[in-house]
Amino acid sequence: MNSRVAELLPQRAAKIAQQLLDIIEIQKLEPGHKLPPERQLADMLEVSRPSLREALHILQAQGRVQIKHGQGTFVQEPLIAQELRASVMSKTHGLNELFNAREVLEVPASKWAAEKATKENIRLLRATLNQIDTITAAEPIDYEQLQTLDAKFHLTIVEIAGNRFINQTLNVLQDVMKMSMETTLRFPGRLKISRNEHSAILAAIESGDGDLALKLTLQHITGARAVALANAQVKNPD
Amino acid sequence: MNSRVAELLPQRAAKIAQQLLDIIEIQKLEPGHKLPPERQLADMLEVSRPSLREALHILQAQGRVQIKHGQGTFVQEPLIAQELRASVMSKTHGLNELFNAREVLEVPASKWAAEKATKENIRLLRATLNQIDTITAAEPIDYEQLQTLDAKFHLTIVEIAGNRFINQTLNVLQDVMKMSMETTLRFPGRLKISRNEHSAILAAIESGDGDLALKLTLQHITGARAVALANAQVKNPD
DNA sequence: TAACCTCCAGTGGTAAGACCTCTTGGAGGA
DNA sequence: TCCTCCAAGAGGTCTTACCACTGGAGGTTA
Repeated sequence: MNSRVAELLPQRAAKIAQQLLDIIEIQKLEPGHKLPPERQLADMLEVSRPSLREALHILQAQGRVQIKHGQGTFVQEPLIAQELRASVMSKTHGLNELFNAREVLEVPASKWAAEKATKENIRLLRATLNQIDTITAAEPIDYEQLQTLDAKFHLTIVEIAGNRFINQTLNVLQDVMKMSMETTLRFPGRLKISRNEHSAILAAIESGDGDLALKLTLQHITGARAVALANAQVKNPD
Repeated sequence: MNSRVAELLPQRAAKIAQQLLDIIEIQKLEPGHKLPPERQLADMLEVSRPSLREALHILQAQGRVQIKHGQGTFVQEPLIAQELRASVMSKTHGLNELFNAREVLEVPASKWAAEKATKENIRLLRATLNQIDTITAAEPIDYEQLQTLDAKFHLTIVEIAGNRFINQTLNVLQDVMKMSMETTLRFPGRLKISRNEHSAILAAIESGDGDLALKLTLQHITGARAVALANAQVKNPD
């Protein structure tokens, strides 16, 4: 439980939740294991049942336990951290919302970048693509680093565009997307397509062709959106 | 709040949390606004205080409220907007940058709004225009209030568009513009033109004509930009 | 008169106990 | 053997009481 989240949680319950996690870890309780009843746990830990219950709700929100009415509380296999973050974020922003925002901001910015990029800007963009290639050639692929570099490529374009407000907005948006979804580069074939599209965007910017940069950026984001949405449906088939 | 997340949160508290969010939204409670005391909120919503408290804890974990022991519970700006605001406020921005950002965000949003506006949305927009007319007819004109209502009109359109990220971004952008420049409505003839353009935009949205709404919004912002820039040159003749 | 201290009211924080709802298993009857 | 009913156990919610924190008002002292 990291310190920022802990600040946002009720102190008493957060402390009890940690105690419960310690018990699960020390006793090596497997997923599926049924914890003692709430009343008994509250006695054991010498806390009130409402406080114990709130701690269990925190653990449930973290995917560490599953509470079943009439049955009991069961240890659960921890969700992947990213899945958990995605489920928390999705209540505030849907993927389509984020991609729509990305589109309206990044597509015009790529046009402006094409109109004003310097040799130094192009060199920087190319260096970032080379870094992406280096990471891609490694085995196993460090997808987190890849996601960071991918964002860096796009944010560098936006920086070249020269609109500070949009730049700041897209920095925040990339953070939100990073929290909301796994990088689409994980999915079969996406890495190669993305690389080709990045190169084409860079070439358009280098040649000062704003309309082409715009079109290619839109195409790139549309592709990423399709993959992200397809993946989201696989994970949550309703 | 999608179904997967709902499973991770206690049902009762999650429902109450949503009710609280609805209240915050419907009453347009600003960040910093102090909510009624827990006991009063519990009475209002006809729930027990422990359930109400747990709902508030959920909202606090989401960053939507801040609970201060001994003081009360305060509405908080969504974390994304906080982050964006902090980032944006650390720099100054040129008028062209701000208007460019406004254009890329508001113009597509007006199209989306036209595609999904309800009768209630139209009623709200019309009410805002009526308020603008009331303020305009008074002597002397309260330009500060006029600026607020003008922003409200535009932000309501963006809200109808339904993209929360863009909505939060434009809320921050309007604040920045308010700090950066006087309302263009002060300038001779601008008030009448603006009013006509607002009415036309509302009519386009009401008739569901996204392309027209888009075109009129762009025209409106372009006009405001021209006035703002002309005024800036008068003020700063560099 | 200004600064400091104490007390009180309002607000959130926690607990105990009661009651409600759901689930499961066992007993009894057909 | 199958079905129904009931009781026990488990989670879910509420009511009431008490504790801890904060800020403001009033009183006292220098």
